[in-house]
Amino acid sequence: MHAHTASRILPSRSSQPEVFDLAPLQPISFFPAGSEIYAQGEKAGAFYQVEFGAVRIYRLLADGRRQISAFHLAGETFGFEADTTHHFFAEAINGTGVRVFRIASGADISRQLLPLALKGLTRAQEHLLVLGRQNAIERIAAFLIDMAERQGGLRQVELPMSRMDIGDYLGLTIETVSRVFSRLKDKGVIRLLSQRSIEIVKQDALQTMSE
Amino acid sequence: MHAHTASRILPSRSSQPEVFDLAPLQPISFFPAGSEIYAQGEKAGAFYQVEFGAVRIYRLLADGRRQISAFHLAGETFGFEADTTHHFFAEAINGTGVRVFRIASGADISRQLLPLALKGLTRAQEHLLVLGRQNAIERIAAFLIDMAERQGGLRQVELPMSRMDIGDYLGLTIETVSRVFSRLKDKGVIRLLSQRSIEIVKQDALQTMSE
DNA sequence: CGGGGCGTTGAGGCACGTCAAAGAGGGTGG
DNA sequence: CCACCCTCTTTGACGTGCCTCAACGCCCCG
Repeated sequence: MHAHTASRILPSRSSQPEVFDLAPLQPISFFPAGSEIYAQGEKAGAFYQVEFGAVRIYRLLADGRRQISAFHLAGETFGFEADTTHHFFAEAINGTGVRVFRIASGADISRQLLPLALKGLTRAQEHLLVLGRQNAIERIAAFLIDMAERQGGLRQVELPMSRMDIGDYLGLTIETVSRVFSRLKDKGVIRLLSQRSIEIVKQDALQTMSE
Repeated sequence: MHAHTASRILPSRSSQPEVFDLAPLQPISFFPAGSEIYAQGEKAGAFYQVEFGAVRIYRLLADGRRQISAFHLAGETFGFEADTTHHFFAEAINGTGVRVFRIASGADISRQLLPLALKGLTRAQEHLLVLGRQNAIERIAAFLIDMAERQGGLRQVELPMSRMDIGDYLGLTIETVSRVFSRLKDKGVIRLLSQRSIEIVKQDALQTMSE
C-alpha cells in the first residue's frame, strides 16, 4: 500500500455521506491513478471511504481475465471482509482520496458495518442478474442509469473509468462497449460529450432498454 | 407465505452449523417443493436457516428471464435484507424445512448477522467473476466443485436442483448445461449416477477446468 | 403400462469475441 | 503555444461459443 497522506482535506462530492463515530478525524490518504489500495491475500483490518476520485474492486483469473465486481465513487465505503484476508484487489482509478478507518482490535462496529455490508450484498446480487441474463445493450443501459443515480440523477454523467474498466465490470470487451455507446449515440439516446462524460438525452428510452 | 409447521424436528445435515442465541427454540416450518418462502417486495423482518432440503434465491426480468443468485443447502442461512423489503424471491426447491428467526423490533443482532452478510457478499462477488468472465465448462466445473465442498468434499455430489435451476444460476440455457455435463462424462471427469446425483472422478481435472 | 415432465442430442443462427487498423485526445517537451 | 507521441477509443471484417428451435429419450408415478 503506497499512499501519500494528503496535507489538506479536500471536499467530498458525496451524495450519501456516511459518518462513523469510532474515529472522527481520520487523515485522508491519496492514491495516484492506477495505484493499489489493497491486494488479494493481504491482511484486512480497515475499511475505506472515498473522499474524491473513484475506486475499482476486482478479481483476476490465472490467465489475466479480470472481473470488476464494483466501482466506488465519492462518499461510498468499501473494504470490509468476511475474514481477516482481502479476497479482492482495490485500485484507485484516478487520483483518489480515501479516508482509512482502522478497526481497533476488540472494537465492535458491526452496527455501523452491517447496513453497508447488506447494501453491498444487494448490489452484487442485482449485478448478477445483469451479468447472467442481460445482453450488451441492457448491460450498458443499466450501467449508465446506475452511474447517473449515484451522481445525483443529473442528465450529465461522468464516467471516471476507461472502456476497459466498463467492459470488465459488465462482462464485455472494450469493442462491444464502444459499439453499444455508438449505437446509443446514433439512436439519440445519449450524447458523448467527451470520452469520459456522457449526457442522457432520452432517460425513458434508456430505462426501457435496461429491463 | 404458505408454510406448515413441522410437528417434529428433523435432523440437520449442516456442515457449518450456526447457532443464534436470541431465540433458542424456533419451530421449523415445512415448505413443499416449489413453494414460496418470501417474495420480492414483501416486507422483511426475519432470517432463515435451512434444516433440510434446498432453497433458491432469485430475481426476475419483466419478460420472465430469471437469475438465481444463490442456492442454500442444509445449515446455511439467508433472508436478511438491506432495508425492510425483500429484493428477491426465495423458494423451496424440494420439500424443505426452514427455521425462521423473527427479528424482534429493537433487538440488535448485527453482531450475529454481520459475518453472514459478509460471507454472502464474498460469495456473490466471486460468482460475478464466474458469470462475467468464465465460459460454460468453467462455470459448470466451478459449480460442481462448490457443491462438492458444501457437501463435505465427498466424491459423490447431490444436485437437489433441476438443469433449469443450474442454468439460471450460471447464466446458461438448460441445453448448454446438459451438453457440458455430457462432455465431462465423455471425458471421464464425472459420472452421472442419476439425473440429480453425480460422482467426481477426476477432482484435479475439474479443478483445472474451473480456473 | 401409459402419460407427462425433465433431460439429452442435433442442426442452424446470431450476438458477441477476436483480430486488425485507423482515429482522437491529452500530456509533455521543445 | 504548438507539435509530437502514446494511449485509449472507434470502426470494420470475420470467427465462434452459446442460444434457439426441434425431436427424441428417459424416468417416475399413477
